[in-house]
Amino acid sequence: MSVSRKHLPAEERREVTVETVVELAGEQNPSEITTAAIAKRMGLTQGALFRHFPNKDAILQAVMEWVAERLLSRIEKAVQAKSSPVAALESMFMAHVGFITEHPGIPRMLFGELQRSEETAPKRMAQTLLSRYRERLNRLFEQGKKCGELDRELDSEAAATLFIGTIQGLVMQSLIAGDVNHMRSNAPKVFSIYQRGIRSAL
Amino acid sequence: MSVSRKHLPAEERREVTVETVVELAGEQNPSEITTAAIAKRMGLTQGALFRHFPNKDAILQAVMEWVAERLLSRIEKAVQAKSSPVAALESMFMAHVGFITEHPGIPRMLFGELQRSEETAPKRMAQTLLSRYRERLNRLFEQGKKCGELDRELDSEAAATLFIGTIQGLVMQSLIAGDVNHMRSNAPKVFSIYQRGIRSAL
DNA sequence: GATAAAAGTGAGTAATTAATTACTATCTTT
DNA sequence: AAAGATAGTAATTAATTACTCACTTTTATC
Repeated sequence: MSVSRKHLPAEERREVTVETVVELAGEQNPSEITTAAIAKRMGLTQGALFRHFPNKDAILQAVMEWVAERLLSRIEKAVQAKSSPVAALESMFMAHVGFITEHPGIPRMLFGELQRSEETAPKRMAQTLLSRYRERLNRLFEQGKKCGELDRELDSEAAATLFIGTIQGLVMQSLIAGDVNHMRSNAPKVFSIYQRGIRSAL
Repeated sequence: MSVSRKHLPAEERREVTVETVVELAGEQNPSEITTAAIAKRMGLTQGALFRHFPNKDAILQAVMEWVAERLLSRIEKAVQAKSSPVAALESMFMAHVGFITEHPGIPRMLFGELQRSEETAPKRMAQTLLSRYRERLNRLFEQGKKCGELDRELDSEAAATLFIGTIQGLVMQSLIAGDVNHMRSNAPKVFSIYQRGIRSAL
């Protein structure tokens, strides 16, 4: 068990830190995650964290980078090998939902960062992630319109907002139910309504 | 100017406090609103707040009650006098968006409260609000199905989740843009996609 | 196996926070 | 105008927070 060793090389320690924060965010209000709580979960003293990160925001930024990398590569994989744009959208949707089910703290952290009034590094990272996400969606919408699968009159921006909101709605619902798995079973039903809204009328 | 008087009767002072918190939540991260900041904005000392509220959570609870009352009565008014269920849904949607545009801090506070791990009074209040909101939606969905305006196969729960998520998506978008008015102009476009998703195929 | 670099410890610090309290100012009622 | 009630002040408190640093332990290199 290399993870529970006391002394870890800096790179590994940073990796473990990020994973710990993601884990904690799934259990409690992200804005209440203290450096002490992170250290405790890692079996480390609080001061040790600051050997590897200059400050707390740097930790959060690393988390957002971790999220961006993983989420984007995951949806990219989901989209590939799907010939039809609508099938790709559905696959992307389910991949996103799957990702969130595994890491329920992530949408909370993202939303929390976006809310901050100061222009922090993690906030910018969150904005970038969402902008790249929307870009990917837009590509699929345009493809779908071209091949006639999607309504030609569809407003891509609105469709992207709705796509993301759909997931956000599921998150909110699971937050109320206090049950993450609730999301998995409801996702297909919600997506089917969404898909009906953007498809071309045949 | 009765509001800026120094001494206010308790009831009025509580009212002003709630409005001040709603105002502040529109300008900064709700979780960073301190009792000192509230008092300062009111032209009051921090300690004075605790003459009218036993603790900070009581303030937040009062805010959530204020929100529940206003929002629910507003959507009720919007729904009434609309004969068609779909027209009522649209009116409800726009009323909600209008409410949020006037008080952009509210969806942030709501989401923030829902995230808290402890079962606090304001959190319960937020849950109740959402549950009543969904109930109202469900009534409209059932009406719509009966009169044939909505798809008979429509999953009401999923449709409610999507309705709320649609608004949440708009909020998120306006959070990124840093511009609340952006929401008003995009709302109809987003709703039109939603509506297409739930309508019966004619 | 000595040694230097890296990683972790533990006891601090200063700043911020919600809440308390002894006192004062202002209203209301008679 | 006196007196009781209500509302606000200003200073203080205990707890919590991110962050620092002198020192110790572990790991890697020769």
